[in-house]
Formats: sequence, C-alpha cells, structure tokens
Amino acid sequence: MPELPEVETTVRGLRPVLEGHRLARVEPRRADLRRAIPQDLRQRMTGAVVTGLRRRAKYGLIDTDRGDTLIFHLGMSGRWRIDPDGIGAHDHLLVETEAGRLLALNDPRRFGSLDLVETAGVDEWPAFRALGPEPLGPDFGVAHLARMFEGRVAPIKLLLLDQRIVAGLGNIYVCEALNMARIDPRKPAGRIGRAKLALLASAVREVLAAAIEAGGSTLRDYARPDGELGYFFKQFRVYGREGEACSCGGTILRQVDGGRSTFACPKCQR
DNA sequence: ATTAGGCCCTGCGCGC
DNA sequence: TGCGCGCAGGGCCTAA
Repeated sequence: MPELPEVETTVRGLRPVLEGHRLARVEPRRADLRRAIPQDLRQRMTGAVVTGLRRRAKYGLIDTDRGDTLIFHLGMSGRWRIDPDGIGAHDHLLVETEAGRLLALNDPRRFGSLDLVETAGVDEWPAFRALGPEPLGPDFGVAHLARMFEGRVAPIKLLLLDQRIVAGLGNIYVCEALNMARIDPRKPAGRIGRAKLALLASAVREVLAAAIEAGGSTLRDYARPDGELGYFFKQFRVYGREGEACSCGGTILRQVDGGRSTFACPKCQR
C-alpha cells in the first residue's frame, strides 16, 4: 500500500534496525525488479555502516558511510519484512546487520525498484530531478497548485497523480483529499477557484499527516514478519466505499479515470 | 505540449 | 473444489 505515508512509515520502521548499524550481508535474490538491480550492490553495501534513512516522494533512501545511497521504491506490492520467519519466494533483497537483525524486501508484483547512487548527487538523480515539491514541505500550498494548474484542462485528479506536480500522492490519498475539499475529480484543474485550491492543499496535508500518524501507531504490527502495513484504511472517507454513504449523505460512486478507480461523492464534490 | 492507453507482474476475492 | 475474470496502493513508454 505504498503511497507517501506508507513509505514514511516504512522508513521510520527501518530506522531503529539500520541506523548506525554495519551491514554484514546484502544479498539480492534476483537480477531485476521493474528494472535491473545494480550488479555491484552487494559489494558496495556489504560492510558499510548505515548513517541515515530518509524519504523522497514514494522512494526510501538508505545512506551509508561509503558515500552511497540505496534507493528503494515499493511499487504496488512492496514492503520490508523485519526478522522474517523464513525466506519467501518474493523476498528479493536480504539485508542483515552485524547485530543480527534481518530485513527482507518483499515485492510479489515486482513493480518496485532498487538503485544505488552517490549520496552527493542524489538530488540530481534523474527520477528525483523531475519531482514536484513534497506535499508536507514548505514549497507546497495553494500558490503552487494555482501556478501548476493555470490553463490546464486535464481533470484535477490526473494532475494530482502526476509526481512532477506534487510528489508522493497516489490513488487513495488523491481520492480522499478531493472528497475532503469537495472537488469533482473530473473538473478541469484550471477552472478551480483559489478558495477551493486552498481547501485542497490543506486537505492533502491533513490526510497525509493523519495516515502517517495511523501508520506510526501500528509500527509494532508492521514489524511482524507477516504484518501488514498501516491501518489508515479504516478511516477512508471514500476509497473502496462504493455504494456507501458519504459524510454529506450522498452515495459514493466508483468510476474509472485514466484506467484507475476513482471514488467520489457526486452530491458534495462539484 | 498534453493526454490516453497499454504494459510490466502476482495474488486475491468473487461468481459460476 | 476448481476455474476464469476483474481488480489492486505505481510508473514508464508509445502514439495520437
């Protein structure tokens, strides 16, 4: 379930296991995920000390004292298993610390990725250079949205999913934020007034912060080898709730936009 | 320059 | 019980 809050939760869960620890074993179990896994990953990571973990958009970053940064993306189905009870078919990377903790990057669909780049140049990494601002950072707000949406006729939902405009939103939280701000997902982005955009910017920050909070509260579950990630889904307003009642009393509809499900309330989202 | 659509891959839940 | 179908949190590529 990896959108921004899930990756943030993952990074926070990995931090106590990895930060400050030397890696005794780094072992890819296959040659590729979405794309090839760097062939020198094992050699460059084994013996290194992890100096820190961070997140950028939906990517997790693991910095080492050798000046390298391991960048992981969880795709649709990726997650890290902590001290797993055995190695499974979809555990594609094993990481073991000198302290004896074992991590397994598990990703059945293999839409995720692993890359190793020099820490000093990480901001210039091609996938990062094109990213828009962090939605929880200082550069995101109504002014940014207004600037990016000006003159655009594409549905606002599709633009919010564009990582070049805002980095880290996915299908769930876009649906949630649009419902909170009472905006029709199909409305042309450039025709949405500034007051609505202000509501939207606030909704984006609010829903992400709440989801991180919920994920943080379930780190114990996350850390179990068979654990699932986060339980914010219990708080979804519209996502996955087709036919149920919106908080306004309307009935939530599911429609398909750009090949992906959109959940929205036709009564209050206009 | 945008945007629509297809594709990558596996697993799960549903209806028959 | 078994099988086929649709669907899934993402991102990248092509073609119009």
